Amino acid sequence: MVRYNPAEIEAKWAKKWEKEKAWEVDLEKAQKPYYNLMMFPYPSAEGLHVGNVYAFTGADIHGRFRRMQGFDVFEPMGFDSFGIHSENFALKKGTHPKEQTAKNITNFTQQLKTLGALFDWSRAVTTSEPEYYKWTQWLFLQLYKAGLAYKAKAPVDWCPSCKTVLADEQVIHGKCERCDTQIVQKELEQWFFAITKYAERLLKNLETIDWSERTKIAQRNWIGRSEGALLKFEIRSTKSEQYIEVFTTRPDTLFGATYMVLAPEHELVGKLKDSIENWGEVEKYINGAKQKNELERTELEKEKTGVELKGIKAVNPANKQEIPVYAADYVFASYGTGAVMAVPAHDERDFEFAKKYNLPIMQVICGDYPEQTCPALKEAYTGPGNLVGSGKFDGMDSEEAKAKIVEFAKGKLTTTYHLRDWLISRQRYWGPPIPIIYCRRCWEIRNSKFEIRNFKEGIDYIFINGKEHIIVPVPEKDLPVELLYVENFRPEGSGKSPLANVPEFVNTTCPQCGGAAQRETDVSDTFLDSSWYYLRYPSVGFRNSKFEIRNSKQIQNTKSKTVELPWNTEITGKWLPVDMYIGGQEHAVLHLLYARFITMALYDMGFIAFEEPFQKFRAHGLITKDGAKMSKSKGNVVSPDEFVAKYGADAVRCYLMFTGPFSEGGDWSDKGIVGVSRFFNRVWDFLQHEGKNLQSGEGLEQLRHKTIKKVTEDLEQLHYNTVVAGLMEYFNAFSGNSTVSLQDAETLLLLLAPLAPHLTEELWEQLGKEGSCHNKQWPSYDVDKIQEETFRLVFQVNGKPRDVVEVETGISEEGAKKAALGSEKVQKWLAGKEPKRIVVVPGKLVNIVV
RNA sequence: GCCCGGGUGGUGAAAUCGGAAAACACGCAACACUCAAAAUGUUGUGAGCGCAAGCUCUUGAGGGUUCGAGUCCCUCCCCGGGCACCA
Repeated sequence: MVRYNPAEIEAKWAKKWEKEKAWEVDLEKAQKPYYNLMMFPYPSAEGLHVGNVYAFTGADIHGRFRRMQGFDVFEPMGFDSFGIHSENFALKKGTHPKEQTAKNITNFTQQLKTLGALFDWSRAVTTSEPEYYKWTQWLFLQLYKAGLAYKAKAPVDWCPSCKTVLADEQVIHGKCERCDTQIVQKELEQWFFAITKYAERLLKNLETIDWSERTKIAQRNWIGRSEGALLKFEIRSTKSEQYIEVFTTRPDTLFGATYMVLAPEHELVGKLKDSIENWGEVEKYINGAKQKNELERTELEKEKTGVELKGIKAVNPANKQEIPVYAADYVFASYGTGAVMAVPAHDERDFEFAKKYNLPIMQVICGDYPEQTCPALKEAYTGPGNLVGSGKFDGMDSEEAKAKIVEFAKGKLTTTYHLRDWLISRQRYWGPPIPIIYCRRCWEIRNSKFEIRNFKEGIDYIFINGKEHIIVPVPEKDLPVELLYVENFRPEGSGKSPLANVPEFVNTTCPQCGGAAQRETDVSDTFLDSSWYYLRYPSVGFRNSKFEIRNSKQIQNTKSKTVELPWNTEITGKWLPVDMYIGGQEHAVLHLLYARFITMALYDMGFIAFEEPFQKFRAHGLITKDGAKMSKSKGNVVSPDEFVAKYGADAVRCYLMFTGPFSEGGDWSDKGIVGVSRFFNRVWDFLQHEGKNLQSGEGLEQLRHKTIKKVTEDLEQLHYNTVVAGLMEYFNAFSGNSTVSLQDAETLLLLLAPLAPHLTEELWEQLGKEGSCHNKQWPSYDVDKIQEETFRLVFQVNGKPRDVVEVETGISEEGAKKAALGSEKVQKWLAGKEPKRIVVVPGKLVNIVV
């Protein structure tokens, strides 16, 4: 057995490929552009782990396969190096994120280069570079100018450990996505992106893209569309006339609404203060609710609490009955209208609440109409049925009644979504400063000219220390707003970024009036950095295009006529949208949703010609260690380095792919890799001994064509584990087989090339072949050559296999029957009984039923 | 609670247009090579019974449909993930 030395040959080819820029693709002249994208990593100090290698290898195999199929594959790589993850690490280590990041990137790059992937290093992108984040800031400005960014005071999620606010998507079960700390609610003024304006499109467009179904489902759930109606309830109070508007998905149950509930934060509660007889009690309840964090409030097992607003009554618009009004924290201010009509008979929560506070429960839907036996309900009936106790609607089907009752009660049909606006400001240091300036002088100038009448708070001006300040976007020509090097970047928890302590950053000159002004000191969310990186990659090295603004409706608040874009329009038109995107399922409602939103917004501004960034997306599975998710805290992170050194990158690649279906992931075992390594050594050994003697010829023609078919189809589906198995099976037929031909060996190398690029390249050279095997055409198969002349026909008696014979492929049904009845074993099992029925499955079996 | 996956040998897993379950590997055992070990090679390896030919059982549990079910239907259990007092 001649073993191969992976370290030696991998180094040899890595060097050669780097020198020849083997990955290079001419982005301008490419005939069949194929943008093969994978989620770029954040360069952690620990370096690459096998989970990264798994993801990248799966994506790279796809790219290499497409390339051999004749596509011009562009496979970029970069670093998501800005943001809280990098900063937290630097804090822990006592280093500065700037230096730490540079170090990490160097290390990562070196590791990535050993993997043998087609990464185009000439177009790498690093999100923390001013050259990049200048455009992240630009993106913020475009959204601002399009009316999609606004500053608002709202109850937001605050992580006490990270000392910053977080987006809704970054709160997992009430805990911080990054550090697992329990979040708290704070009322703070923050920047938001109006992603909710795109809720319907984000949902609808899912139909048009080829994505892993589970990723689409996760997005659908997150967007959380629900159809219902808005209904108005008049309030009878002693002092004022008001309405409570509610959102409901069950307007058909309106007659059963026996009380109402307002969220404790609902503005009406305060407005009705003078009419509320028990204000002291109510105020106490509200203050109590405010102090609970979201997790406490949403605790399912928790008993419901609430307080009646005494002196206030609402009128059910259906039956004009006066019903009581409560404030209770099981209703959220942030969803629907922040108020609900309570129908205890047909809603579990309302039922529980009504029981506790002894409120009437009135059944208005009957599941088994007309036999309505309506004893006191033991639990809420939430299913469909026919209406009862609903006046002229009695007997009507509940589905049908929905629209009818909405009309009757003068409400309106509507749709709401769970999706919330994207909170993008962070009170941290390591991110792109939000390119906004606040100017008091501008306000004074405009006020004196009466120009401020139509200004909107949050979009045109904000209050700082109780005084209005105009929001002035930093002019594009002044970008980037550079992140100053600050020694003390530690977040303080004051609700402000550490940049707020740096006067030379904060104090600036207003670009509009030239007066003294202050900068926004928050930075933007990391997910903004990664929401557009795929747009940048292909344009690296090309001149940015200018965009002429014709339609001022799309971009407001701008005086300039042209905008410089962060990309080249021609190149972008040619390469985008992305043909294949491969990444982790964990970003289903984070990165993937944000990226879609940003792309849609840019499309609406006219900057790009497509709405969806990723035509095809496939989620890969997770690599675990001993069944557990790898994490620094558990200390079970596996680095590929040791295994690459010992077995070679090819073996690591191939083993990872072999461990299970790519979409499912698998468990890393230190031992499993030897199987693949042995396989490679046997291939190596075989070609050392037989390589020179191989002759052209049919060889293992049938198996060869079968294997090409299987491997091609499985690669197409990303079923890499069976690709490896298929190749092993094919090669197993080589051993001791003197008929193996040159074509057999060549085909093996070509089919294996995407998985084990170094080994195959070396053996290709040793076979004396011209050029690189990676530039060769992908092998094709001939269906005729796969046809078997004979096959194994199974005979069953009563469904149990009893015999098998080799018969000619074209055998007739009659012939098959005859053969079956002619079998001794079959006869033995028939034991003289007359067959009742004979089932013939052509090409498979004959089943004799007695 | 709802929505997705998934449950197959000692292990990772194949096989889902219903047609010999366990391909391909790992591990294990025996043998060969070796002074020995490692490496490598050969053979065997789902369970049970049997000297053997062979037979029976077997894809989380239980029912069903079918000539025939890992695959389809129903009920339930377990594991992983997502959502969750969303009106």
